[in-house]
Amino acid sequence: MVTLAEVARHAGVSASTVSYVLSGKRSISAETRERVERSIRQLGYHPNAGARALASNRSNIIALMVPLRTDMYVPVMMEIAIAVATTARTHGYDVLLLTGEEGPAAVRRVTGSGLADAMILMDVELEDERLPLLRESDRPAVLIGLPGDTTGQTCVDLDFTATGALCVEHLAGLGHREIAVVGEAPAVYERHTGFAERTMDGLRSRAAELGLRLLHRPCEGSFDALAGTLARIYDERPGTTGFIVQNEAAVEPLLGLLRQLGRAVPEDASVVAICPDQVATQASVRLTSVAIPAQEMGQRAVELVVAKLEGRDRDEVVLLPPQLTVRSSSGPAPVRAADG
Amino acid sequence: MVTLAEVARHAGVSASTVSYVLSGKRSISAETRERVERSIRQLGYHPNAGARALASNRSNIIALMVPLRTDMYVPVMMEIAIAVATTARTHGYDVLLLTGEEGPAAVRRVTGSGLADAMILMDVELEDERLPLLRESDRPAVLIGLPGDTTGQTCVDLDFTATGALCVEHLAGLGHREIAVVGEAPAVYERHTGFAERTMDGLRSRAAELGLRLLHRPCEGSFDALAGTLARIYDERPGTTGFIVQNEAAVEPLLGLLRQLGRAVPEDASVVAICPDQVATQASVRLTSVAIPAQEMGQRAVELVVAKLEGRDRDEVVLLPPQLTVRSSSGPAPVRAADG
DNA sequence: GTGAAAGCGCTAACAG
DNA sequence: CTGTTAGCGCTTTCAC
Repeated sequence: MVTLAEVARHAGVSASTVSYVLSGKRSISAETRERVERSIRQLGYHPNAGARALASNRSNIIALMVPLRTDMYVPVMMEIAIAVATTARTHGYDVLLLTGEEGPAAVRRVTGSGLADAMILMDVELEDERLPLLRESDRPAVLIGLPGDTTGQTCVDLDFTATGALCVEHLAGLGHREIAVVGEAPAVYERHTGFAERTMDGLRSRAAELGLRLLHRPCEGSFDALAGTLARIYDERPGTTGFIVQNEAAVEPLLGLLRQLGRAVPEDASVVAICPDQVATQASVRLTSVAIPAQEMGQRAVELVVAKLEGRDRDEVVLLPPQLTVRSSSGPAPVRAADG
Repeated sequence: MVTLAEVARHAGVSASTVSYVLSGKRSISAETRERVERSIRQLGYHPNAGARALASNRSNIIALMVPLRTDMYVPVMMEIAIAVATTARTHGYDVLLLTGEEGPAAVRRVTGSGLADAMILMDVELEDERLPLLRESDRPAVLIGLPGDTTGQTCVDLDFTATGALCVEHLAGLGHREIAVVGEAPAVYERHTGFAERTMDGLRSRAAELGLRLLHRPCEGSFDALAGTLARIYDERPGTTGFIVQNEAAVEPLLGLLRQLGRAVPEDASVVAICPDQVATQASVRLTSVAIPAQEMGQRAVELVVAKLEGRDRDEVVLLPPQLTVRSSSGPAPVRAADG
């Protein structure tokens, strides 16, 4: 293994000079720098991560804690994770992957050991057990998702309240008066997941403002479950013409069932989805949708955490504004017989 | 920050004793051990990862390199990654998440710096650029997927050849004579992805042995693309009664289209999928399928890599035997008019 | 602009 | 069964 000392000897300089060439923390004459860099290349030197961490008290590692649960849409988690990893690299950090398995204790282990300089937590719950531990550790952290109490916490998330409102506005603008919301699995609401509730808040308050009727039905992602849910929706509210779906797994079953029922999209029924663009564009009908900006969330999380690591203070809640893209699944509400 | 020295002082023992209590590498009297453990707890001591790595020359980190590409089915990648992370923890290792972004250079960086003790590579290609770098690094590695040349390499993968054969056997056993294979996106075959080709090998050779006609059509996962593909299949081979799908995104579109065409599953057409169980059970028809054992692959990869790290030598190719689960999408071939 | 040298916190001989 | 001690390879004062 090549050490810094060997590089120094080879280049005819001192160890500290090599170190400073590497870190750029003090000025080096062009000539010296060049000699050192050549030696580094010739010897194939790689600074030892452990030694560096010990001496500098920084590991250059950011821990990313992903949920163990699997009832959330997995590709989004993955996309965030990948975005975190690649963005972190551009800032000189590597990413340590922690699963929920170990529980809150992982927070203590990782920060206590100095394994990671900072943490990013995904899938934050309203009363997240990890947050108290985070507070007592001195390491910076960023949450993806919003806890109930955000004081002293830095968070990134899509503005789900605005997202809900936006969906309702779009359908209202097209003349729809009765809207059904096909939601996440019941378990998601039962554990009071923040994003789901915030979406409902946005949905409900804008619907109230605009005088629309809104029916919310949580739903498992299976075809059968959705068949039941849809039947009940049409049973309770036969006049339903607009659907808002917040459940990736339910998208295709919903479209298939509407087809089976002879309801043409968007002529008889409009569908607006809250889902990643990929899902919206690959569905059997290209879906009008509000995108889940997974990449941007991962990227912003890293940028916030790096800012904190570099002392640029930042305790803020970043809510990304929703963007609705009109595609082929939404159109004017059908004219009702009773109308006029 | 609490150090080992402070723990030693607090417990009235030497530093090495504390170290050995932690590592268990030499016997300690019950009384001493207890005293030390109490001090550790009282002081809230966590061994410093950097110092440990430096002194022991082992970071207790396994690097996991996931592909950047996104045309593979993401949930499987995620499931493998999670399985790797949780299994690694049970062996005392953490997992560093590397993306393909950085390219093969990441291998050098991570092994060269001693950041990771070993690597696990996902989505290995037939001529993978990372393999030569792996060979010259002294660190153990395990591949998930098979490269063209496996000599001196430890690999884990589903036995896709056997998987292909198994699918054909199942349909043949039900009396199907003309089978269409709905494959991955064309790009997957164009870059000669190992698993896709091995599946085709198994499919073709068993079909030949059993005297079945086999038609292979690569296909993008979109509804429209599949509509075209399916039309062509029925055009070329009107007698097709069996489908084998190896493309998660194509599953639901295929089922929807068959429905639209008035072909009942499994009465008129049988469908066998090669996909994760979750996809098979959540589809609009519960699919007869060969499972992709994502968890087991991740787990086995970790076990192999840990075995190597502990000196238990193991250069082997582990091919997991496929398992076909019969569900509601496959049945006896319809009786043909021309038959008998 | 460069060097010398003191640790960072831990492990693992070596000694008893 | 326990203690002493010499590093591990790097960063960072301090000194020039």
